[in-house]
Amino acid sequence: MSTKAPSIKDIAKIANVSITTVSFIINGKAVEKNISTAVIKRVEEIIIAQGYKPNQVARSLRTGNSKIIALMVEDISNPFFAGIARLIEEKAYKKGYKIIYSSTENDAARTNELIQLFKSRQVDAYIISPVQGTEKIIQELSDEKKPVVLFDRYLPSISANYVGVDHFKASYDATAGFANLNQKHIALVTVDLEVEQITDRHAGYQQALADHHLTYREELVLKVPFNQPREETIAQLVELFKTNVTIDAVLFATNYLAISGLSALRSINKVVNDSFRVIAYDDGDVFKLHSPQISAVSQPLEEIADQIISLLFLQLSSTTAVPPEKIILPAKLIIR
Amino acid sequence: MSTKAPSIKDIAKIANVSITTVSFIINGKAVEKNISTAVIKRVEEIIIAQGYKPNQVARSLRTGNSKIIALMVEDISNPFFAGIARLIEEKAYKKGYKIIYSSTENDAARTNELIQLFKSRQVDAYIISPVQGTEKIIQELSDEKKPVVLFDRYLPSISANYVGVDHFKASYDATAGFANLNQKHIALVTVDLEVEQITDRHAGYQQALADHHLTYREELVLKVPFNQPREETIAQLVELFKTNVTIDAVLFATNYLAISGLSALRSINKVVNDSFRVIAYDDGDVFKLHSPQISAVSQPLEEIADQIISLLFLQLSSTTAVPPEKIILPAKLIIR
DNA sequence: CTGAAAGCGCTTACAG
DNA sequence: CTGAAAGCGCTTACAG
Repeated sequence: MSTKAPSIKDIAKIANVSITTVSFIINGKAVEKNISTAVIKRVEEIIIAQGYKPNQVARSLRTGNSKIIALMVEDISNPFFAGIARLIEEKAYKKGYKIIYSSTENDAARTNELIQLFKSRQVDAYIISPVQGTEKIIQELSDEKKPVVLFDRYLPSISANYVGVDHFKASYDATAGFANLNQKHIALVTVDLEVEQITDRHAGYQQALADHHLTYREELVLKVPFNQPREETIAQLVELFKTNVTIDAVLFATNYLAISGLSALRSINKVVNDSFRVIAYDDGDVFKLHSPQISAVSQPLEEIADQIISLLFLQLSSTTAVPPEKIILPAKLIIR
Repeated sequence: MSTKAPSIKDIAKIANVSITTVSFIINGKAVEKNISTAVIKRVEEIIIAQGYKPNQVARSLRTGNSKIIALMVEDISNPFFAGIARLIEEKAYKKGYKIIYSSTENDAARTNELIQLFKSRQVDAYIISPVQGTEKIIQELSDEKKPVVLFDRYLPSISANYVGVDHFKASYDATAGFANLNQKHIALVTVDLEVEQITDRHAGYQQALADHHLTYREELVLKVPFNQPREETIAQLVELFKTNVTIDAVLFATNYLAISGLSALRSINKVVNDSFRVIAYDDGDVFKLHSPQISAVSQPLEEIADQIISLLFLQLSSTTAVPPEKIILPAKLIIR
């Protein structure tokens, strides 16, 4: 069938012009280069007739850029990240950029490898929810003047753009909400990662307790190991609720912990109601459709995506270095 | 900081050998080409010391391949696709391939554009959940001997590999299950797409009704427009349940329709129980945690991903044309 | 055992 | 107004 795609050389030969001329026309520099309208028209017709598409690989090799943006997140199948990815793809697409997604799986070695790979493919810019242990390579990107926007996770040692959510406040507000409803024994279920994004949620909880004259009790804070199988997490949660029967409210610091939590509660026939309240982090259908509906801390996906894209294009379009910004957006507490 | 990445030329110069020699060493052809161990060792050390990484763009331009596989799905934030994507990425990665994901948004023009773009970037292979109206370009890929595996959606006019699920049987079994439990007025909520994957679900429902001596009634089948805002879908569903109070079972033909359905039922205080049963397509946390738990048709993600990858690498590794296969996997009916 | 050279398909500074 | 030529960083057939 179709033997081989036509190259710029083929087009030039058919049109009886040089490849320079064809190149100028392809790149919209025809007018600027004073190419006659007749030639432009003829070449354009031939391009269409031959179905010529410039080889982007050759173009990348020559120009050093690729019109590709890498998006690296912990797990693309997490609804929070999938939602962000979708929004970013749409916005980038409109500006002529494509997105390559990747899951880091919270693994620094893997992330390093992936970034190496992207560099070797001339990726133009990076959007990263970073893992600890990747500070060095990310700093390198930044030093090489590659536009980088970090989001979700903050790495204090890196000077790069960051877009995130005020987790301290979100967690504070959720906990304070419990306290104002007169809950006395508020538990926190979180993950055992020492990253600001998570430790802030812990700090917010702790501060809200203090401000409402409730004592912070170690036994009411469960730190679940990251990447632990769900069954084990559920078992730990059952244990938590069984040994601390006074608990009358729980803040789950992540989406999947809340889901495990609801499973655990169901398995011990514990009902969510006025004397046992629950707030989940990151809203979703599962919380809206639960009986009763579960309150949630909702991160503003659209705003996060908007900020990321505008910071990225600010860098991409500017010739001089742009000082990095740290943008913190408020989460929304949805009480149901 | 780091000024410029070293090229093969730099390595050759430092090592005092030709770039040919360096290239052979990089590509593991050193032994085959009888390069002395001393030279190999020296060059390898220099490569590490300089942090040399071959430029993949140059390599692609020269070799015509890219070690990249495109994965095109309707919407990457749909848990079914996100799950498949995650599994495929993992498997491909182990074989040295990277995945580029894209959401087609069920838009043929967009899909065409994306495929053009991937072609111009020398993408090696394609995994596509295809949209109607893309038959021509997909057939072209296939004709150009690019490995292609279609999944989820079947396009009868294309001769390409396909991996899917037996939706007729899944839908038949679900409906028959209702009938065996003595439900008499079984509704079907589906989407108005005329694609085999969806029409099969309708046909399975219809056949099961016939086999159980239940009359097929138009008014119990709701075909929701694709891409309709969720609120409207919910309104339509409320209407369906209100005007047909005899309905005692509903099969939802997609994940998101089931979620809208549960919202609708909640809004009219209709409870799921023995006299109003529900089965959802594609399982998820939302169904497991619903009260009561919702039964579901579960597509075998892992098997689907496995089959896709093995069909793809079969083509990628074979020099001769491989006749296309159509693999149909059984879904699992999870009764709760 | 190793190297010089062509060429993949582009872009662009330079020349006329 | 248009073209010849260099060069981006590789791989590989060919030569010795």
